[in-house]
Amino acid sequence: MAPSEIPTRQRILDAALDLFGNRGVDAVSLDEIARAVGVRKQTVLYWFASKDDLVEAVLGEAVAELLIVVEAALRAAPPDPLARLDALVAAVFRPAVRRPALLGLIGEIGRLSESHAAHLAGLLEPSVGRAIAALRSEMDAGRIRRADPALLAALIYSTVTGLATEARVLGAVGWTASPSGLRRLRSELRAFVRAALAPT
Amino acid sequence: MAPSEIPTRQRILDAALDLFGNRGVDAVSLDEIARAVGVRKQTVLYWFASKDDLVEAVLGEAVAELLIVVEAALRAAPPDPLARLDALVAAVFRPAVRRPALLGLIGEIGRLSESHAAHLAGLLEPSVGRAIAALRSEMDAGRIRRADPALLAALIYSTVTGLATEARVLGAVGWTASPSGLRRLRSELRAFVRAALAPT
DNA sequence: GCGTCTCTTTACCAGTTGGTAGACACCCGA
DNA sequence: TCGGGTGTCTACCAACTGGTAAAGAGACGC
Repeated sequence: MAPSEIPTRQRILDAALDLFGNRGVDAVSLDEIARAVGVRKQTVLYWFASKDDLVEAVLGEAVAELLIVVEAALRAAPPDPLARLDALVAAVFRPAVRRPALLGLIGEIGRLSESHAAHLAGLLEPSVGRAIAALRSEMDAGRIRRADPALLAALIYSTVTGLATEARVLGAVGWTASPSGLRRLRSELRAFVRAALAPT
Repeated sequence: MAPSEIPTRQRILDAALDLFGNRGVDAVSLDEIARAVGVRKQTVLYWFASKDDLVEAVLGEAVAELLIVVEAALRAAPPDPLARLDALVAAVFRPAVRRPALLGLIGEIGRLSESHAAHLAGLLEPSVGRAIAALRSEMDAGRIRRADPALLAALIYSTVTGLATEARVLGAVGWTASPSGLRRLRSELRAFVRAALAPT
C-alpha cells in the first residue's frame, strides 16, 4: 500500500468503475482491473470475494456518488421548479463530463442480473419517489405541464443521462467536447427540458 | 438447410441480433449464438470469418432495418412538423416494443471499436443530415422552437431511444409493459417531445 | 524472539473463448 | 460415373476466464 495513500480497496473500486462503465461489465476481466491498479488478480479477489461482489460494490458506489451530488444541488437550488430542473441538469452534467464512466455504468444496469437490479432499485427508490411527488405537486400548482408524473420523471432521466453518456451520438451531429461545446450542449439541454415541462 | 426455409446465414444474423442487443456483444459467445441457431460454432465461422465480422454485419442490418421503418413512416406522414414527430416516435416505438434487442444494439454502438462506430456513422449520416436540415427549415418558418438543430436532433434521439430501451428504468417508477402501459408511455413520450419543440 | 493478523503474492485448476485444419456428406453439371 | 462446389461437421488448440490453496512479507503487541 506504500506507494500511494489511497487504500487498495478504493483503488480497485475506482479502476473497476472506469472500466465497467466504459466497456461493460462482461467485457472487463479481473486480470485487467488488477493490471490497472498495479496489483495481482488475487488481490482483487481478496478484497471482493467474487466478480459479482465487485460489480455490486462498484454499482452501489456509483449510485451513491451520483445521488449525493444531485441531492446536494437540489437542496441548494431555489424553490422555482424550472430553476430546480436547471440545477438537476447541471448536477448530472458535471460528473457526466468529468467521469463519463459513472453514467455509463448506470446505463449498464439494464443488462445486469435481477438481484443487482433490485438492489439498485432499492437505493434509488427514495429519491425517485421524492422526485415524482415534487413533479405532481408542481403540476397541481400549475407551474409545470400536467402529465403522468412517474413517466415524466423517467423521460427527464432518459433525456439527461442518455445525452450525457452517448458522446458518440453527438459526434455524429458534428458536436465536439470542447469547453464551448459543453456549454452549448448544457444550455440546449436546459432549454429542451424546460420547454418540455413548461405549462401549456 | 432442409429443416427451415430461412437460410442459415440469416438465422445466425437474427439470433446474434437478439443476443447482442439484450446482453451486449462481449457477453455473448459464438458457441451461444450457434446453439440458438441449432448449429455448431464452426458453421457460424463459416459464414462470418470472425466474431468481429459478425458484429459488423449484425449492426449494419439493425441500422438498415430501423432506417427503413423510420424513413417509410416519415414519407407517409403529413407535412406538419409536430405530426411528423409523432410519426417518428411511433415508428421507433414499434420495433422497440416488438424487438427490444434492436434498439439495445444501437445503444451498444458507443462501446464498439472506432472502426465499427465510423462505419455506422457513415450509414446514419444521410438520414441525420436530412433530419437536421428539416429541423432548421421548420425553425426558420417559426413552426418549432428555435435552437441548435443538430443538438436538438441529438436530444430527440436520446429521449426516444433512451426511454424505449431502458425498460428497467420504467420499472423503477412503477410502469409495467402491458398494452395499456405501452399506450400510456407512447402518448406521454409524444406529449413530451411535442412540448419540447413547440414554438415559444 | 515469537506468534498472529493483515495484506499480497505464486502456483494451480477446470471451463470457456475465438479460431484453425481437415474430414465428411450432399448436390449438380459434364 | 465422376469431380468439384457448398455447407456442416469433428477434432484440436493456445489464450484467457473466474476462482482455490497456500505460501510469504511485514507490522504489531507480548
